[in-house]
Amino acid sequence: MEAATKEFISSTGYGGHVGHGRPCHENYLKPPSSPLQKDSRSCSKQDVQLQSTRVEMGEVREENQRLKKSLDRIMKDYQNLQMKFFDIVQKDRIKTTNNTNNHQEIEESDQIVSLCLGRVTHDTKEDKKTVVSSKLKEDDQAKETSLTLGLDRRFELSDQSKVNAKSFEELKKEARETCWQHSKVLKTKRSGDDEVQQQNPVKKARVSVRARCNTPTMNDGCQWRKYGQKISKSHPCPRAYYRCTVSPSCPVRKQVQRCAEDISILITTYEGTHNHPLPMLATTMASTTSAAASMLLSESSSSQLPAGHSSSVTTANSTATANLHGPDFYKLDSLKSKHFYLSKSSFSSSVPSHPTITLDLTSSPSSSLPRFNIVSSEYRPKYSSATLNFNSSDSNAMSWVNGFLNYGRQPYNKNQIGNLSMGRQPVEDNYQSYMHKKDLTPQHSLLETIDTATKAITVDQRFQSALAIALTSIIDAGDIAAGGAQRN
DNA sequence: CGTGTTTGACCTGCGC
DNA sequence: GCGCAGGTCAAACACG
Repeated sequence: MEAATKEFISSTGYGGHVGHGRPCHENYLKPPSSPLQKDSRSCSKQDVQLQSTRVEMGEVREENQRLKKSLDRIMKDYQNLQMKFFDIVQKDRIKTTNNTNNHQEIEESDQIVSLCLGRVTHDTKEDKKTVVSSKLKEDDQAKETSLTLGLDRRFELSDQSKVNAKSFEELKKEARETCWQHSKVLKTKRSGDDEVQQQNPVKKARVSVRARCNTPTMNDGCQWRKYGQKISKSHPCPRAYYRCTVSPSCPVRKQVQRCAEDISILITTYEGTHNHPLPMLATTMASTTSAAASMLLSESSSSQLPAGHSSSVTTANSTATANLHGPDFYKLDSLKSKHFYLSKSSFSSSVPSHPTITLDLTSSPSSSLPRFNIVSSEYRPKYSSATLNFNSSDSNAMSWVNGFLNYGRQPYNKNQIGNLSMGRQPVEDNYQSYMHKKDLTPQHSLLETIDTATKAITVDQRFQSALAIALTSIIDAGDIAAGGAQRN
């Protein structure tokens, strides 16, 4: 059957590129011309039906292949992002400890927010004390583990921290003190799940997503159950609390609240790590938020700003000329009418108990330029508060969008920064450049390193791939799934 | 009847 | 110690 279908597809010129090329239906619809075919005219109707069915099967098969390729790309994106994150963290730690004798900074360099980029191993015993090199090995092992969404904050014992055992002990003490409310949750009726407790021994980092959404919640691919709602005096809009219902023991929660300044902006904050496989939509979302968090938190772990202060860095044109290739960008047509602008995170300040990364996908009423913004907002002095502004500006703005939208339709433009191929070297060069620039003094390095980090991210097609998929998911699905998401 | 939402009560942490 | 705010629980309710 399959061979027959292949033969038919080949004979009709219908092989490959289903959905891209124009199928040659005319061929098999033509009346038979040979004498033998005339003899079998009585069966022509059945033949046509059979052939039509075979064509449909071929289409389905092609579609399946495309989906498989798309999935492979996403998984490669995830793995590359995770590899880069660990590379950056490792190098950053070394340089930080080399550049400073400050005890606190050494402590901070050891405190790493470990990002579960859509996957996590279930070997929770190794979570707390692992070195980066061993984590790289775990990456390979993680290929056979389940998908998760969220951030894990893990404390790792580096060589430097081994030397400075005192700081590490203080670190662990702080970890116990900042143990987030899972411990409280675990005291309740969900507390029977020891596995959850072991998996989440410390306070979770949060990833907050700001997006314009006219629906009560964004459809992020997960199933959520609302378990509470609060109205605070300082905020006119109520805050809704959701927990993941995909798995009964899943500790992941999210908070949904409208922005005080603009109620059309929906702020969704995720915390925790899924302990179950995720739908593709949620996986891409996890990749995006985690990638953003990884860059920013690796920055904040080595740089400091006073609490409550934030800085904004704009990298003009860095995105405009970046190569923005990634899978499924054809879906981003909806972005043509969307813009992205920088806005101050308001929700993060209302939930100040956790280090929070804000992915700002909102659009500025005062600017028509598309921007990607990632806002890191943390409350503690040891976490810097900074803004990464993925800003395309000036005349390059629309070319930036076009570069986004035309992925898969246009050949690689060599004039663009970055690379289309999956070869590592150009991207590695960007990161090497980024790491070079990170070799700065702590006093002035924050803005500049964030700037360079922004550039590093913006030229990294894998990060953009994940970002684009998540954006598409949010924008497309959010409008559709108002009732469904609310019912979740 | 099962599932999800609503909403007041309750718990906990933190600042004064 | 007290008050406030964030977060959660759980009974009542709504809906398909």
